[in-house]
Amino acid sequence: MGPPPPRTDGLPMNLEALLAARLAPALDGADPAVRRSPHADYQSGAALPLARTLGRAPRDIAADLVARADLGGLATAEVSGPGFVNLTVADELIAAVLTELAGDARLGVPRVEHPQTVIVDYSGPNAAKELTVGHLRSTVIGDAAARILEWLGHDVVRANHLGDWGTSFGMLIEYLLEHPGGTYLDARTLFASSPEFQERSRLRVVKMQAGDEETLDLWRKLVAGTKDQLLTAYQRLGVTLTGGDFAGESSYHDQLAPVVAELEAKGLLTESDGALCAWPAGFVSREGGPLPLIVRKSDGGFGYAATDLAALRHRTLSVGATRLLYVVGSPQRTHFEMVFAVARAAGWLPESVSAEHVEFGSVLGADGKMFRSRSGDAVPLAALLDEAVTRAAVLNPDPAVAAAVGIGAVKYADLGADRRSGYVFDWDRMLALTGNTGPYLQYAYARISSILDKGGAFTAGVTLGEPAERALALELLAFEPVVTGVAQSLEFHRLAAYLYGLAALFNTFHQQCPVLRAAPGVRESRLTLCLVAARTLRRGLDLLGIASPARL
RNA sequence: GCGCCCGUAGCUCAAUGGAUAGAGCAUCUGACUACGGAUCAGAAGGUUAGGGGUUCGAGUCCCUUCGGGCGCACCA
Repeated sequence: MGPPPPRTDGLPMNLEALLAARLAPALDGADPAVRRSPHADYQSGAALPLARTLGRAPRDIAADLVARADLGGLATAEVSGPGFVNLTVADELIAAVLTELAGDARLGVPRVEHPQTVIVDYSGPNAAKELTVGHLRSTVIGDAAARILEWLGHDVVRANHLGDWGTSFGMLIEYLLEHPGGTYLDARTLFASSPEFQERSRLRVVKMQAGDEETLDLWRKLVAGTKDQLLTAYQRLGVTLTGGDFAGESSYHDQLAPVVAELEAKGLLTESDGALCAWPAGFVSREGGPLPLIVRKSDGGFGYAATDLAALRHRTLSVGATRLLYVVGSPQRTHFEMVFAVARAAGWLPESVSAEHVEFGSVLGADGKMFRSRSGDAVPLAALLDEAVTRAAVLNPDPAVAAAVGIGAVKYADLGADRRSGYVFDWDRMLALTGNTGPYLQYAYARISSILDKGGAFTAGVTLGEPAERALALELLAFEPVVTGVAQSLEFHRLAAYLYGLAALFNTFHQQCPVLRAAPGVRESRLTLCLVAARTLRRGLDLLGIASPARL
């Protein structure tokens, strides 16, 4: 037995917060700026920004900080470089916190004290069309957002803003009435070539929205069928959207007129070319004049701006949401900026509520352009997943494993890079067994699982000897700030990068430190490291919506 | 035309205004017949598109040139 473990005083089980708390009293309120560092375990960059305000040399300030801070034996500190304070954490502290972590089902990540009601608007396919690769990103990113916020204890409302009320739907219904058994693609082809059909489709939308029974009958059947198909696809994708999460455009239909009336009463609307428009400041049209947000079209119909405003108003005023997330592609940036601006002006979006456009770039083909099939059409998501599973089956023919690996690879590729940039869809890279990929992480998890199975029961407890043990332990303690940060920024690639780094450190540890055949004591300690590593990988992948099979 | 985003190693990508710009792939060297080798260790690879500026400090902020993507009134 080593010395008694240092007290962590009930502080969060992450060293960043612990060290910051210890440095803070010596900083008179300045940010301790504790970060991981390539030059030490952690660093404090507090002295550098203080140099100007205090008019002293940064290294002097840093030296002062080292002298004044009471680190209580938790870490040693020394001035380094231009004025950083390098912090080296005591092995006993790392061991103690990790042991504590092994007994904590939440891996040191507490539930938030003040849960928010967060609405995550994602997936939002058009009910008249098939789910395609174009919906992949919104669905996968939005689901990750819902998962991580929910796990942190927020009240998450998933909103699947189904396109079930617009032009394309009128087009499909009209076509089916004229050509029973026809397809959406046929309808679109005719729509593109026939002005007469376009007009009939437009009238069909009017009939539908006016409550025509024949039209609504068909509409209900179509939407019900589509919902079934979507739920099947979501289930296969491992997406948590359920039937209760559908909040299609049609559900806001009766709110559109009141929304427009309210905007008008507030003096926010002006008629222009027959359309009712809001004119939020700062938006410029092609001609250089102000750019309108059209809430009612010149033909009296409502566009998607009206629907978005109605949904937003409902979400803040009726549901009481305090954070609104719209997981929609980057091209709609201006649209959401305008909608948010108008909603603020209308009083539907108070300062206490945040509205965020969680934007993302496109999935690209090898040619760098929008990912499409050889024939130039959008790739159906089902076909994409089929291919993913088929390719993964080469690695392991077990259907459940192939599904987990193939679909996991697709999702990880989507979440592993900064969502704002597009990425090139590349089977070989996403299914690669090495590098920052889903299969690499799943393999690491399966290896650990195997060791834990063979290890049998043991009493958790950690003592650190080898550098690889220490490096792994230190990384395991950094889970909490990563999760907390990602819940705010929704930059899932940071969680992915953390998990990849963790898996790599585990593999190094695994290579250098025998577990099962280690001496008694050391064996239990290493099994504890394996246990926490396995749970962290599994939880992290789960937050991304990726399965972690125990065997591959 | 106006606006937004982007340009980092051969390729794909990282880097809250902070130290010597980091990974993976590919290339080259190695690893006790391996608790799962789908692994690990190491080498090599850079004028961060070009040019100015702000700052103690710039891949990051500002200006500008070039190159690419997207958006800009009744589709959603």
